[in-house]
Amino acid sequence: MDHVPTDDTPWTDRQRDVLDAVLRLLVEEGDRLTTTAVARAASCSKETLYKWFGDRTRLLEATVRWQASRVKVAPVGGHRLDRASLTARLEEFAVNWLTVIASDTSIALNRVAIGQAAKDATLGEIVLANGRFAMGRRLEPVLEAGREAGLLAFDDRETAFRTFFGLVARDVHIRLLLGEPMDLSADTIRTDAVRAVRQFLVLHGVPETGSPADTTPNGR
Amino acid sequence: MDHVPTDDTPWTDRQRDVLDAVLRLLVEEGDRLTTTAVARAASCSKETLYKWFGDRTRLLEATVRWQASRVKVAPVGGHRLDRASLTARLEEFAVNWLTVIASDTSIALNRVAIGQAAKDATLGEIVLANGRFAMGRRLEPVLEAGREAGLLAFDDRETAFRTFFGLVARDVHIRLLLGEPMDLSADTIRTDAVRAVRQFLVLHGVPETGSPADTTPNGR
DNA sequence: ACCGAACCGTAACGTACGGTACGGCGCCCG
DNA sequence: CGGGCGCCGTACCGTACGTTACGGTTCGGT
Repeated sequence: MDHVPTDDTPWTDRQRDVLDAVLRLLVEEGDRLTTTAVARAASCSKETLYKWFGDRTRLLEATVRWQASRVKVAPVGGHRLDRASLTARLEEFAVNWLTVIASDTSIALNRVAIGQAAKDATLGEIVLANGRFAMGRRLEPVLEAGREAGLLAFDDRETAFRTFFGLVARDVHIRLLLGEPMDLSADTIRTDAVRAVRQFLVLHGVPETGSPADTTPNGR
Repeated sequence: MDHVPTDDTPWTDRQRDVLDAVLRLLVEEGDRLTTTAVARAASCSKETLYKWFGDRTRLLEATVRWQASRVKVAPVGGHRLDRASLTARLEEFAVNWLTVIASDTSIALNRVAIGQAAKDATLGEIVLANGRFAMGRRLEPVLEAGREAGLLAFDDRETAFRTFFGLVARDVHIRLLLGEPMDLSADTIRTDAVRAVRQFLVLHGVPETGSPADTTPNGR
């Protein structure tokens, strides 16, 4: 009954085509998405759809997972960190994150997941695990390396990350999700990222010329 | 046909009862809400529902506006600001905001508005106008007063506000909307608010003992 | 060449829901 | 007291959609 694929060969090419079609329709029509529309867009029969994915909600789940599985960015090996490379790395993260949350795909998936969250948080969990928490897992090693290199100071890694998150995202995500058209050109994003990192370093950076003993973080 | 009420007498008591019922159902069942369920919960007939509110979407709009209309908090007159009262005021705002976005009602309304935003952003606009932007309108005078009292330094009022917003909300809103159960007890909120305000003052506060000429804001 | 499996296109079924119509009941006003 | 009006409860209608069923076609294996 369940054609749940193994981890190493998640889906066949044809099945991935279907998932891409779902993604496209999701972006275009939100959760208005009907199984009929999927079948038409993917040029496959509904019977096949149901054989492959079980039912509508599992089709959506598979789609979210499929999209998440290709956003995996470079796992960023830990070079030695100096002040400039740490700043660059943080800015890269900030740009990346803003770009992701501003993308049509991300917005569509977040909307669907949030719309369902009242009765079933499964999609929400998947989105969080591959969005917010994936970002945390990737950034926290960088913060830790920054601390060990004497460039950053913070008590709690997670709290420091959440501060960074807040400085980067601010009100952007919620405004986009609620449908406000925002200017998020590459330039705007770059500028915002630079500002966020500068602010973060004011709060958690160790001053360049200070005595090594003074590593008290600002504002906790 | 349209029974759009005037501003001074928005709805009759009976109609407000109906809107409250919608709100309750929205919290309990998300956007699964059916007109039949509303009629049953409010002990009124569907015919009356349609006569009063026109159709389902306008009923939802009226509900969002009705909820928004009672969240209006004290308009905070501008007493003279010293450092302690500014801090207290900012902390009050932060506590307030975190309490609002963590409430069942806010979460339910945001979810509905976001779920609809793909095809119709009307609800989203209303939610934004009465949430994020209402907060901005109320806080910015405080920031301005803080600047005039020589306690704060910032180039752009709006940017400073968004920084404050980010430091307060961080990832809380999106995690709640996506269905993650978070600990947001009064204590947690208080602690977070204090931290956010402390961080904001590091970025935009004017040091207590500094020379009056030094008003360069940190991190822009 | 033949068989069966997989799949496509489409039709069909059941249900849920938005919106409307109707009969009955209480209440205000003359 | 009587008539009209507003509202309740309920039945009803049309449609949209998830899900299933079925006939026809392609294709790999024997």
